[in-house]
Amino acid sequence: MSLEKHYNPKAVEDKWYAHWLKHEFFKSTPDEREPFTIVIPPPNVTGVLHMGHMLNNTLQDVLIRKARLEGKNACWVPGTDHASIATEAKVVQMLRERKIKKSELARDEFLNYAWEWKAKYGGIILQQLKKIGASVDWEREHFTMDEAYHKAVIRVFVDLHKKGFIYRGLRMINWDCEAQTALSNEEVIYAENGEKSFLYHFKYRIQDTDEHIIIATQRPETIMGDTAVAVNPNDERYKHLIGKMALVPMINRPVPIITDNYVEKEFGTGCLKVTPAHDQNDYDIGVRHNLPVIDTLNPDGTLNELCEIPEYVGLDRFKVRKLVVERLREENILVKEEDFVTRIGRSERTNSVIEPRLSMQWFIRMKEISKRALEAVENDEVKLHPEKFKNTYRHWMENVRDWCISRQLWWGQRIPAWYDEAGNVYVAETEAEAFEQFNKNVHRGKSTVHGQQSTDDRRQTANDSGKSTVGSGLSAIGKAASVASSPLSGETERGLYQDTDVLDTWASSWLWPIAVFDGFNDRCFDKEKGKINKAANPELNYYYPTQILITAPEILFFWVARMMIAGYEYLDEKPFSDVYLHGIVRDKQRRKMSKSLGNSPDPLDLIDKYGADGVRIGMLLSSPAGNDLLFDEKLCEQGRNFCNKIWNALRLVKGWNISDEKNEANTPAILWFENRLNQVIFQLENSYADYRISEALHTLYNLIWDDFCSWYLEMIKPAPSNSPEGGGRLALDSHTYNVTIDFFEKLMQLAHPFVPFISEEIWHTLKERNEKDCITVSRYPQSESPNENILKQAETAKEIISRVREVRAQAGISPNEAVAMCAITNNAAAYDFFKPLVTKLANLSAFDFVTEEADNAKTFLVGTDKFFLHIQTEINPEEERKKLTDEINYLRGFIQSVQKKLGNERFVAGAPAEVVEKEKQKLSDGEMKLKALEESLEKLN
RNA sequence: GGGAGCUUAGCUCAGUUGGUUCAGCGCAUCUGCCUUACAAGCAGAGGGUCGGGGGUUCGAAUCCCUCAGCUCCCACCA
Repeated sequence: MSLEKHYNPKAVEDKWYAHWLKHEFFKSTPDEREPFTIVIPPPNVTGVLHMGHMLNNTLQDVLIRKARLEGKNACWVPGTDHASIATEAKVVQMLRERKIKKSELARDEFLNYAWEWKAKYGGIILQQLKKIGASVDWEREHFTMDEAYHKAVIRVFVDLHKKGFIYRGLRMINWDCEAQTALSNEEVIYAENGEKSFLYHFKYRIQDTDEHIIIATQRPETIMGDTAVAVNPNDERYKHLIGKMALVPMINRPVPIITDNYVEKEFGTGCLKVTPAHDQNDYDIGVRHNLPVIDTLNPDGTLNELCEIPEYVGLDRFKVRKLVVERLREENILVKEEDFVTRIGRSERTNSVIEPRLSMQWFIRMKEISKRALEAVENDEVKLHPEKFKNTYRHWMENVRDWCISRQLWWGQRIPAWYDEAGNVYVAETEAEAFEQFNKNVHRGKSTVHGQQSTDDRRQTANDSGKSTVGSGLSAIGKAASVASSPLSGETERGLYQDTDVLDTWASSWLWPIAVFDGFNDRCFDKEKGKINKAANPELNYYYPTQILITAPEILFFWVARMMIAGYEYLDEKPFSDVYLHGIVRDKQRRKMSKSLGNSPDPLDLIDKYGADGVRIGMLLSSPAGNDLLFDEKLCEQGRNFCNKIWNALRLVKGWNISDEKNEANTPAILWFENRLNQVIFQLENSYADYRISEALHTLYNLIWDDFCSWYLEMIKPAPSNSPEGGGRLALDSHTYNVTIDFFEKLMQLAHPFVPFISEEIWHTLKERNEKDCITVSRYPQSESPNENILKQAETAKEIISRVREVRAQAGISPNEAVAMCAITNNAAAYDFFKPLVTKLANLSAFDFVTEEADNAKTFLVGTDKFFLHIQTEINPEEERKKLTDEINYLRGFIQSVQKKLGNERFVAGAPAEVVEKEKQKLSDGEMKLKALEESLEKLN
């Protein structure tokens, strides 16, 4: 057999992936075996494989392959997320290229284009997963907008509404005036150091007096929406004005001067103009003080008639700002204008300044429903790795806010709520059911808003008050909201109008671990109880709860916490037992990888260059759980080199002739490696148990490179002189050969989770095998407890060899030149076993035990035994003496400190017996060593 | 502003209940080698007193306090 000098990944990777698929090794169906299940964090359907995916999926593949090797029923469920925002943006972009405007399309038409886009470009990422070796069960692919999945999401909305967890309420949202849509917080970007702006100080006259109060604002155009002026209750400067009315400039609206702790005395003038319609904090103050809300802005960012100044109506807010400033300057109302750095938000897409805007949105009330999810992490029912995230998690869950689940988009699950002309709401899974509710309602002659019983209390008060407060302001807001979420724009033939909003993407992906096993189907979902009967669904029953979730900490709250909430709500059971949170992939300068920076390599390019296995190793070499991964292409190179090392070990072993001659010389090597292997298998298990994947890889890396290649193979390598015949190839006895093949197989099995491709290739090269006999479905090696004595002796042998090499290197003696060595020890028998190996690897011409110090030799100590190397170099007595003296001095200090410790009664009394014993041992070893060194020194003198 | 965490060789990081076989791995550096598995390699070496200071303890990188620097999450000043 002739093998290439370098491992060539391209020649094997696609071959084996296809082979694995052909034999359905990744396919899972419930059986009597123990399940090991992972659901993939579904990438956006728009996604293209990036380094974060590479890391995330490699980790999952490692664990799933490990479980498969252990004989568990490994099931890794793939799929994609419909990703409302991202996908809708892609579709809009596609339409733009075709010169079609979204605003000109009907909802259905737009959705047709969206599905067209999805069919054409969606899910590329899943195909890419094959390249990295991901062993997912392709028959289980899911999409969060599949028909069944869609049903599940709607069903959950209706159920939670019924249970009172879902309500409609007002919310300040980020409004993009240019795109005329609401944006999530993630889509709003803030300039790192803020933006330059001005802080204007304006005089507001106090009604019926000559006094005035000065407020500071950076948004003069909102003055017409003012409904109060607020000061801090402890601000002595303004105490006398509290309760009086101030007049809003230009329109002379009287507004109360109120106190609120939110106002900071030190900022600006200490007086705040309150505009509840256009600022979150102002809105909160408005709620606390029952203030009216006057929304003076149109959705496109121009002013409306509520601003009360006709010449401003229809003008852009920034134009109005200028006009207001000019006018108030002329009127001497502007008293100061100072530079100011503001943290203003801009739309990620249009770059237009975001306007806070009130609108009606759907919410999930979180406090109650999230309780068990909090407890689960607290009591380790669900373990987070690394544990530090427990704190973050607790903090978030204890201060959890209600979840706004409506989005002003078209792509996604449309909210199953219908409105009648009177504005009543009917929440139901289908329009027919909603219509039924509507009919009942009409017969009862009720005009209350159906479903409004779950509106939250604060807002309920505002709503019912009927006074000219925030409550009545709602009518104005209502108009605004109808633009933001326009519930009345989708009439149906029955006279009901479905809500036009869709659900937040997370409101579908939080059901992922349940929905991928069809957990909400009619057979197992009990509508009355709002619970899932697991027993009625064999798949769910078998696979749920899953074992581990692997994801990034960024979505701990968005997704992980919510999956737990859903799990407990519907199954009274956690969705997974462990959560492995890996870091973010960054570049060497710790910058996040991003397209715009251009610092993100394409994983497929890397695979092309270094092989999938090489890149997998590169990703995992430096990625302990929870830490960010500072990616460096060199790591992939290291991974590739490792694969090459394995490959060449194969070449070496397969290059030997096999002789039938018996050879006992290799027995010690075999025995040692057997035990070493057992030891490492044990260590690996510990690393896996704690999900220290990176540590496991390092352990394995060292086992293969150092122990197997550098030591074991060198130990058994036939010496050139022993091979007179065989066409130049060296001969190995068949027993050693077979054992070595066996070792190699085991090593490949240990390595398989990390390097699936090369391990499979080698598995089939080591032996002739049936095509179904693949390493992928083989059984992981079992470990027996290692013989510590043998391991210890081997370590001593290795140390001697290293010391000989060191002395050689220092003296400039070639490794090819055999040298003689003798040693003084009181336990020569302990060397019997490994003596031949030392002789071979240290290239000794002789290795004898003596009782007298040798003359003219290089000396070194291993333990308390003394070794003499006879080399043909001048021994410099001066140098030797210095070396010995240094060592002696160090040792004396060491002995002294140990003696001091042992002389300390409190230590002897206080420390555990074994620690004291250890110290005593150290002392006696040290003393013996000292004695040996002193003898050598004496001899030299 | 609230919360969490980090600071160990040039770089990235280990160091699990405090005990000089814990001061380590890998990369990088230096030295010598193209030794018929591998130069994508082999053999060997140097390098830190564990951010600063204080304390607890017989004993601290490991516990406590404090100062300094950095990171992340949440909320955000008109």
